[in-house]
Amino acid sequence: MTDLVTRGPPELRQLPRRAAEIIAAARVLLESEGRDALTMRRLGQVLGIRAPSIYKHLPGKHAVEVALIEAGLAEMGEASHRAVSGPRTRPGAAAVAGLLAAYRTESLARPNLYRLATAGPLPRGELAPGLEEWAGEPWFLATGDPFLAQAMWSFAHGMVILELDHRYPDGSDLDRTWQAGVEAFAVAAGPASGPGQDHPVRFPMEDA
Amino acid sequence: MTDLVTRGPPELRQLPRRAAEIIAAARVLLESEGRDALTMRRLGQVLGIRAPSIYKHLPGKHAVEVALIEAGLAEMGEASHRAVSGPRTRPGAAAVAGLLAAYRTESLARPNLYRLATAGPLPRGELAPGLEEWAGEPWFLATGDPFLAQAMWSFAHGMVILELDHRYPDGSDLDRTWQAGVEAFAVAAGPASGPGQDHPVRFPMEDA
DNA sequence: CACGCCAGGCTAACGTCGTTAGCCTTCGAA
DNA sequence: TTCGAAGGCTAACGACGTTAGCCTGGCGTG
Repeated sequence: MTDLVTRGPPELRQLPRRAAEIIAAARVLLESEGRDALTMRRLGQVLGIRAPSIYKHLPGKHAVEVALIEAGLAEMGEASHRAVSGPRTRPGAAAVAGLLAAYRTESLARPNLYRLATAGPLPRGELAPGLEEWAGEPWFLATGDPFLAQAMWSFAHGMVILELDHRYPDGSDLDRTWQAGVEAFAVAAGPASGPGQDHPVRFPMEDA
Repeated sequence: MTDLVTRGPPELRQLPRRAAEIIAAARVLLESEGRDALTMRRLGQVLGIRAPSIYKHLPGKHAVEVALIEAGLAEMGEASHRAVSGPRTRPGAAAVAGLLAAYRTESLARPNLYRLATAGPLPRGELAPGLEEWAGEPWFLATGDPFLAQAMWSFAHGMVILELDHRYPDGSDLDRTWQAGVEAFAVAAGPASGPGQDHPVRFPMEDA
């Protein structure tokens, strides 16, 4: 299990120079103006070319989205791995709290990319092999149980996506809602066994 | 609190006959062929008329979607209320388990309507007043705590939407994943029948 | 009965989208 | 010097939501 932690992320196939530039522009466009702004014509405009010219470098809009989804998964995976890769992190309440805090912070830092990467159908066959599994590993590392891991990830994704879509009533104290979820899953993941302590765990959401 | 249970759903404004027929056709189309099939031309075709004729009855596609979202929220709300409206249901593990089971069943029974109603931005101002809050009440009734209620709803929505989008690895045993979540929240909501304790009673989704 | 109104259909068309076909220019290698 | 490929371009297609404007049938009123 520990070897999972040290295994790096699967390498994303790298694109030709111009294609990579297009993806980079697409990301800026997506994050700054939202999903609806990500059109081929608008993307071309940002790059100083016309929409059909993009097809000289990429097979279509779908390919742009796949590349962005890969970037999103990779970055969320990196942050999650970082959160559970302390020197001797073990499954338990502390790991759960740390992972959930990191997941929330990272996803809210790139809301449109997160939504693109995690909402709607996943083009599994077109993703870098192993990427999806790698991005999911930290949840198992934090809980030590595959079902609790999936349940906790579902909670985290639900919280993030509902927040991004402004689904909570105005004025909701989402810090406290996260806290409630953290406590529920921390208890389920067993008592504190974070680095160096085996004592009542406080659940600090806001230190990440 | 009990009066909340017995209070019925807010009445949905009812549409003129032909408009209601259009919405009904839209629902069938959405559920049977998916979201992408819900176009004005396709909808007209199902009804035996041309797309522009729909505008004689409804102001646009947005209005169709709003009506469908209302229907989805109302049905999910009804099922959720039913799940927590036992003769003397009280917050606690049993209520939590029952509500989560009902939520899963009902949402998976109308996957496309559920997705339309709960993913993406909510046209709050255009919904029947009180509908959203009413649909959220059961979560508070099951937990007795507004934050735990929101957290648990987030978990349930995350599970459903990830399942609908085929986001779990093939072969995942989602029954067991649900079970893991149910246990975590059941514990958090207190033992099998959380007694009528001294909670400050606040509403679930609408607190300030 | 004759008239006019209007509900509820229709076609044509606009501007958007992703995408394809085909042309032209530039530039490096043979 | 020539040639081919890389990488731009315009024109255009079919789908989308939507608008403008026309037409027809039935009903209420004079």
